[in-house]
Amino acid sequence: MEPSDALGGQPSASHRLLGPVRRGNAFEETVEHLLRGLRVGIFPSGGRLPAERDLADELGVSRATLREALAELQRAGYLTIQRGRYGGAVVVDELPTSGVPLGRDDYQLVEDVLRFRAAVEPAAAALAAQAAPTAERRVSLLDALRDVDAAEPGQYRPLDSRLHVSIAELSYSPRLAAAVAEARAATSDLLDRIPFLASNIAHSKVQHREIVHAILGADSSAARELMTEHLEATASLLRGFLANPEPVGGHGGIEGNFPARQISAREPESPSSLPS
Amino acid sequence: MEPSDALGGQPSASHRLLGPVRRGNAFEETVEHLLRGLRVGIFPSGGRLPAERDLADELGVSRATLREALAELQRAGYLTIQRGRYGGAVVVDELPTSGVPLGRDDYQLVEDVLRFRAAVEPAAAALAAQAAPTAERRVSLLDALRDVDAAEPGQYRPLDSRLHVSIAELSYSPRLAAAVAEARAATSDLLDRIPFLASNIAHSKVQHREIVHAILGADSSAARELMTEHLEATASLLRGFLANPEPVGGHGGIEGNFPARQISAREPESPSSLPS
DNA sequence: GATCAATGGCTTATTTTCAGTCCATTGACT
DNA sequence: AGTCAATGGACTGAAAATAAGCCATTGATC
Repeated sequence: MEPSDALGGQPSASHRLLGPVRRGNAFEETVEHLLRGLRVGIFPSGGRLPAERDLADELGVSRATLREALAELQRAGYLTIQRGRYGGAVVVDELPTSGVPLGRDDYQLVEDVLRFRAAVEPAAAALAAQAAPTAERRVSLLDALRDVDAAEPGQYRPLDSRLHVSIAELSYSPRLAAAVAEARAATSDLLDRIPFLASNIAHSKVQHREIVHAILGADSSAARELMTEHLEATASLLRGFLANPEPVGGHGGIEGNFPARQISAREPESPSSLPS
Repeated sequence: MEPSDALGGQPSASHRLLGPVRRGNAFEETVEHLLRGLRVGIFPSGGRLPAERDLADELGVSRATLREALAELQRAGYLTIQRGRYGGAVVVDELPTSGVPLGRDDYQLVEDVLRFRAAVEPAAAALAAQAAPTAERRVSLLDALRDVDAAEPGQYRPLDSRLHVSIAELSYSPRLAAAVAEARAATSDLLDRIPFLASNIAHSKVQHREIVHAILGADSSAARELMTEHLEATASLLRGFLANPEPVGGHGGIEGNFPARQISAREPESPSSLPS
């Protein structure tokens, strides 16, 4: 074997898929994890997060690490934290948005997310229609539908995500549900980065009702098609934005660009390392 | 389907999706990551892994941690490691299999994997057919097809996975490609855990050719359908196995059950903490 | 045979993460 | 007003993980 380029030829192409084992340190990963939970609506606005000890447990991370992450999110304006019994971390009403505006350079990212989403969400909807949901899940689905239907524009996105994720949970495939959650979080990120929010919410609400109806009616192919159609609005919104003239300017951002953990003595003069 | 308690029903429904931030320590995660690479055929049998310093870099893990993982895999019989220039970690010809036989308890796991796979692979194939592949990727696709076509039965599975992953890479959605890789690895795991390998390899090879043909011919819907059909053989093999009488007995296993890292002084009397 | 560059093997200092413990605060309830 | 249980806040020592360096080995090449 030619030892120069063992492993089949490509210089490094072989490992692209292997990706990194860890995307960062525990602190960074925890922040992103929670941020995703907030964007996907797992923690609804105004709601309280579980107690630190419990949450740390669920996340598989030490309480110290979780606390640093929570502090970061508080500084960034996502949470307010209060002590005492009945205290805890409460999600603010209006989530801050990550400021980095979407640029043409993000073309591949947008395509990636949209394709992934288009693959995963309709499939989940179809499976959801095939499964007979437990009463509990049926309720949670209808709850999510009702909430998103009644949502104020400022809180629409997380509730929308929650509905989609609830649907995915009905697929009885945890992996698929996780994939949908990932897709929703990524989409939400993208939407946060475009300046307008012109998507037709009223139309979306109608589509939501149709989708849920198809699922409860066990009409699998209708569920799939309605979901596909439903996704297209957002897709063309994002694609259209990228095709447009100028996405210049903007201040620092959050996602994927978290400040390296400050070591030992935290700098007191930087009140927030996240953008306001 | 009576989903009385299927795949769900835990109390803390809200956070189920948030899952753990980390599945284990860096050592364990690295081992699983590499193991997945081996099963998916990213590192072909007989091939050499990148140098430790490079691999550690790609995996985003320190060299010390990587070395522990490599040592574990060597002990378990997956790799042989040699020193000196032109040395390195070489993948053994016949990969050991994880011994835990599949039982009825794994019903939900099997369903999860099969559903996830059925969602993700046909979509990737359809996208692959839509994209205009670079010459490089076209070659890599045909390479993978040729290799799996010529494969010995003992090495069929990793090469099969490599083909599927190559197809997914053509989707130009890294997320989707990663999802396919995950699906393949999970499927491979399952197949390793059933006693026979009765799937009709000859038929699979024909299907592979058809799928690749459809992709290169830019016939998106054909690619999707052929892929769906292709997956069904494995699906019914696995489902059929679960429906069968008795999957008792067996020795210790690998996956998800890695030995906790031995602290400081390693016990010298346990030559391998992985099953032979 | 000598050289040498690439590789695995090993050690050390530092940082990060963790588990456990105790303290401080709060507000519902009595 | 006092009690108290649940919660956040803070500290400590141990373990894990990292970064950075140096050593040992090997085989191709000169």
